[in-house]
Amino acid sequence: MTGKKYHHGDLRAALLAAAEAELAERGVEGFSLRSVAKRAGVSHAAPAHHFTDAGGLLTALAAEGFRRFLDTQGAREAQAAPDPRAQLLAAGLGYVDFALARPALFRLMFGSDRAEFADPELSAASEAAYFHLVGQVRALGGNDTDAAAVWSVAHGLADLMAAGRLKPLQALPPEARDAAVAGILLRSFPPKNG
Amino acid sequence: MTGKKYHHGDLRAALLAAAEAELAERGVEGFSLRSVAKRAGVSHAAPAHHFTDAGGLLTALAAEGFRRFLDTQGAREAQAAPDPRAQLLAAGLGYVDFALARPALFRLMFGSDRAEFADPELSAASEAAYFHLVGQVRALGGNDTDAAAVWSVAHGLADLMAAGRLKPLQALPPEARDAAVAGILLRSFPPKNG
DNA sequence: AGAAAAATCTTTACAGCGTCAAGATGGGGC
DNA sequence: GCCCCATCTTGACGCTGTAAAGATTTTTCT
Repeated sequence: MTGKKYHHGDLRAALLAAAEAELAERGVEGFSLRSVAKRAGVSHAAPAHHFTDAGGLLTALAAEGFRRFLDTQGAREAQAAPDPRAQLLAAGLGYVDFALARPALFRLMFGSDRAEFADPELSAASEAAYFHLVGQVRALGGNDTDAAAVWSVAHGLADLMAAGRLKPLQALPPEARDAAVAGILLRSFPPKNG
Repeated sequence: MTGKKYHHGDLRAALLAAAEAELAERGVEGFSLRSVAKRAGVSHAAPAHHFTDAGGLLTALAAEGFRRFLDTQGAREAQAAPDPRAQLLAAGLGYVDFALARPALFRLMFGSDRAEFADPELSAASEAAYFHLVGQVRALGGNDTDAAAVWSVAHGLADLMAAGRLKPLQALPPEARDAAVAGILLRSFPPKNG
């Protein structure tokens, strides 16, 4: 019975999908709620019944983004050696992967005020991503400063590359690019203790 | 004398100042051209005669931002030792200083599509900041990868702190904060070649 | 079953936005 | 002194988000 339920079907999911497409095409700053409604084939006021307002929709989308963010890191981690160092490195590469694959969503999650981080769902998703990083750093014997260092390089690389400001790095073929990014990430890892 | 003149006198400068205040108060995403005009005490269509549209005003503001960005770094550099290593470290600290002092302007410069980087003035100002960094890295014997590494940490630290996501770091007293940031920055410096 | 209630979506309306076009104003060149 | 033109204002257009009220469908209750 999960097929065509009410007038539209599962409008909430359809709106989220439409919103993601809108975001990818027009960016955070060009995002329009009415345009999203049009994409989903409903009236412009329909979204208000599933998300209170535009901010609510973007908040839900950001939460979904953080969950996929962890998935992207997980994909890299699954291909890496099981030792803590290789796993943290994989997470860093996944961080960059995500930013390059979904730059607008990345910007919504990290460089926008439109998503409401006080929302429990978004807060939980965001913190899950943070705790994942901290756990990995701890497994390497690192402290809070180490976590800040690793997060900062990964985030800086991702943000600059998503904005297209590290062209020399992005011009490299995939494997060479990964190697260069890995080398940069490793500089900020907690120092090897004996 | 300077009361109500039909010809404002220096409206262009007044609009830039008003736009900066608007940006600081409402952020890039809440920025309104009509509100800026109101701040400057002028009709809503007046800005169009000095800047073609909202993007033009934000572009000019971003260019001004990059010049002040270099000034902020210069202030740190002037207080640092003259050796290349201390100078690059000072530039990194200045990078963070700027982001914390003017988070909305920082976001306009690095995390927005509203400023038009094809504009010659903005392009020149932006490249000047970039070349400053590259020059400092070269003076340390570093290459392009080293420049990307240093830029990434500095930018990551600045962006995350401006967004308030590195609270443990920002909670520290100023000197301790500087020391922690400096320690993180140094990890990505070009390796000392004996 | 039928009626009442709840959930979902549409329609209508309003204020604010950016921008274009046309009118008002005053300073500078002749 | 006169005219021109840069400067600024007024008015209008289509877009935006959101609130309120009506329409339609589903669920629940008896």
